[in-house]
Amino acid sequence: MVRPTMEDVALRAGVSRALVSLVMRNSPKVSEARRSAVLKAAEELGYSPHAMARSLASRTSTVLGVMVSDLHNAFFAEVVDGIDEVAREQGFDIIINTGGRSPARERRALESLLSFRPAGLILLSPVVPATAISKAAEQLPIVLVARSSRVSTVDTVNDDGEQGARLAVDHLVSLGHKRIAHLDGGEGTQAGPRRRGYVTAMEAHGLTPQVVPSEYTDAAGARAIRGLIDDGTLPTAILSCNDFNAVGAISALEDAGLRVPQDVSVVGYDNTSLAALRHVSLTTIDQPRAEFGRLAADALLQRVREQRTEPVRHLLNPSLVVRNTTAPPATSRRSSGSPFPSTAEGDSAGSGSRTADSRAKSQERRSSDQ
Amino acid sequence: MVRPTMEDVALRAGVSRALVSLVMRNSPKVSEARRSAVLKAAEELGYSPHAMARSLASRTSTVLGVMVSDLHNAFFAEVVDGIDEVAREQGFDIIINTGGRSPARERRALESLLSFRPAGLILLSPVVPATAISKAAEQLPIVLVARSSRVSTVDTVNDDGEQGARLAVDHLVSLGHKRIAHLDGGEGTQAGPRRRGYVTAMEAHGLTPQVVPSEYTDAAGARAIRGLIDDGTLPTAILSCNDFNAVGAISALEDAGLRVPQDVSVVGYDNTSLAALRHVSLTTIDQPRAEFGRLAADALLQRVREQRTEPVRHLLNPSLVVRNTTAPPATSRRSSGSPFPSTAEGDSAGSGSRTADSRAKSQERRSSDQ
DNA sequence: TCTATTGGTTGGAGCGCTCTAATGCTGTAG
DNA sequence: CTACAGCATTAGAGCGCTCCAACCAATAGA
Repeated sequence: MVRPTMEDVALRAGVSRALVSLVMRNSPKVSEARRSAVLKAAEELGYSPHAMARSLASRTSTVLGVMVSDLHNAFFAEVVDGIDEVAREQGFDIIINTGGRSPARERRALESLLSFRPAGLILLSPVVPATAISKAAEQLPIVLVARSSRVSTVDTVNDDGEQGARLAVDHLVSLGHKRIAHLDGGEGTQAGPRRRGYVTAMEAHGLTPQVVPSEYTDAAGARAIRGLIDDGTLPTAILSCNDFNAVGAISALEDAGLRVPQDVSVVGYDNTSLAALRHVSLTTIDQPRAEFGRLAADALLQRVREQRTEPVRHLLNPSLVVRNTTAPPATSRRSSGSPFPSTAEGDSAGSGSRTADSRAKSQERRSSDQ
Repeated sequence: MVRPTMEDVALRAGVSRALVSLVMRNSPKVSEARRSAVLKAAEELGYSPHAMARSLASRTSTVLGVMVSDLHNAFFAEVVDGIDEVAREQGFDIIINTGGRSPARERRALESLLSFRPAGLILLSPVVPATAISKAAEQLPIVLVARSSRVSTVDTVNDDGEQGARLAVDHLVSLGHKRIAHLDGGEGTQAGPRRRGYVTAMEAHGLTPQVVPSEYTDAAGARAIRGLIDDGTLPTAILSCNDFNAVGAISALEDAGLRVPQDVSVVGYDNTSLAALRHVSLTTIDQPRAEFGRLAADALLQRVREQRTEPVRHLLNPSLVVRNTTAPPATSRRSSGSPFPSTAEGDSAGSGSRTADSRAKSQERRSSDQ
């Protein structure tokens, strides 16, 4: 249970501790003979450098801290993949901590990450107050992903939520929809731009926006739909604030005997793996997640190594992925809803024909039902 | 960009560095006057202790390392929740790293975690070779979750995969199924027990096991089903190695024009959030995930604090969650498949009637189709 | 009054490493 | 033969902290 130290290696190789240190950081100013002797000794002892002692002594760190606001959301896993890729290329390690979407727990996670004095921090969709972030930014470089900031010491990587919402609205309008509601993400990060984009796009088309309060969850989506049905204000198309919300909305619609997409079209946001499942086959807005991670890591490393000080604001273009939850609206004559579901396919792998198929079935059943 | 040190706090509070140290570790042997003076100074300077220096000096660590083999899988998120809960209670922090299911990357993640000299390590379903694990176990306590080990220095927390598979088979048999295939998890961790449990249970019922090679993925499940259809060996029920595999299997079945559960019943394994979605509503085997995490953290902390040396082997009982992908098999007369899908509901929240509904529809459509 | 005792406080060594400046050693030029 | 590079190597200080032993009142016991 006790790891060998540099001293042990030095002793065994018959050199000084400093020389071992040079070899470990593969300095060029070491003779081949000594280098191999040291390497051999290290190997025999199973020595590997103590990262903390190293970083303490060098007053630098080769660690990037990553705070994932919600481990349950696969969205972040792909961002982490992108971060990891770049970090590894550049010889940095990452350590992750999670806040479980609770500000208190997230704050703790932040403290914990900070206590390791990493070279920098990447926060994925943090929910802590902005002040906590700018306070941390006084101590080390910070990059925010999926959350914006005006602080000049922090960089941000976001998708253009306004544009994403606009893509969705344009798609629905081109299918012939006029009444399109937005299930709003409320306080959720990025909910603002999406809502703005939706409103702007609706108005650009000369349509009346209908913003329905909701949240980034399955249950909230279902609840919002039930509310609309009860109010008698259900439109022909729904733009959800994210995929989870959309799936909840679809469930509630179908529970109410409505067909998706024949009676109501639904568009999600995020293109999570959930949306791609054939079973769900959700039309949605895709964000380049791994690219988020890569850009975030790049931005951070630029601050760390090149001492950049001007803030970077990446705003990536989202794209529309058409699957099987959107179709032209039913005409006013009830029995003859549009017979052809959308079959355009926006992503290469994944969603097959199953859902379209089952929708066709559900349509038939309904017409025989009433 | 420079954090204050203990020295700074001591200076400002007019005490020695050692006293500040005592206050930071809230030692009882400090007078109230001094304590509050130090706390005030620390507050004013925005001081927080340097975890690495602390652990270097004390030769102990209050950090638990967690290696998550796959961040994309929400299964692990819940285990981490459990770990975090216990760790936090006991004053430990956790740092996470991920291996992305690649042995090479996982090895690197392990090295990285090790370089922080944490008090112990919890590995969630690791894919590195056993030798790598036992080597690491010489340096610090290790707990394995969802992977077994014979090494006496490592503890393990698993579900009883044999029992889980047996529950699934019993359920299917009780519905009247006789031909039940198992889509096998191959090399995947825990695939062995599940396969054994399946085979044993089948034989106990006097039935012939049919083990089909597959993997823990969506795509693999679909592929396996297509193979069975091509061979003409498709049974009336499928027990998948996990939920992802099951969802892939369902897609492939429905692509082939078969109805779930009327033509074929499908049971998953893991009860992921995916399974609970109304859209999917998968009958599956639930594992107490948060409990896995809690037990793992407990076991680790026992080794760390109480110097326990005898290995602990937790084997938790899984449970069956019946949703809407299982039903009695169709009788031989093709047109009159069992008309009633299972409606038993194993979990309180979540899956509603939508899926059962759409299955009913799909059945109708099929009878009118051919 | 003197010695123990106790509770509070402090100096200093040291954790495993890096980094600077200094050292020893060769080889070449003056 | 001395001088001086130029290179490989090393001693030693120090990173921010903990921990031990020593210290210093202030009180208690004799």
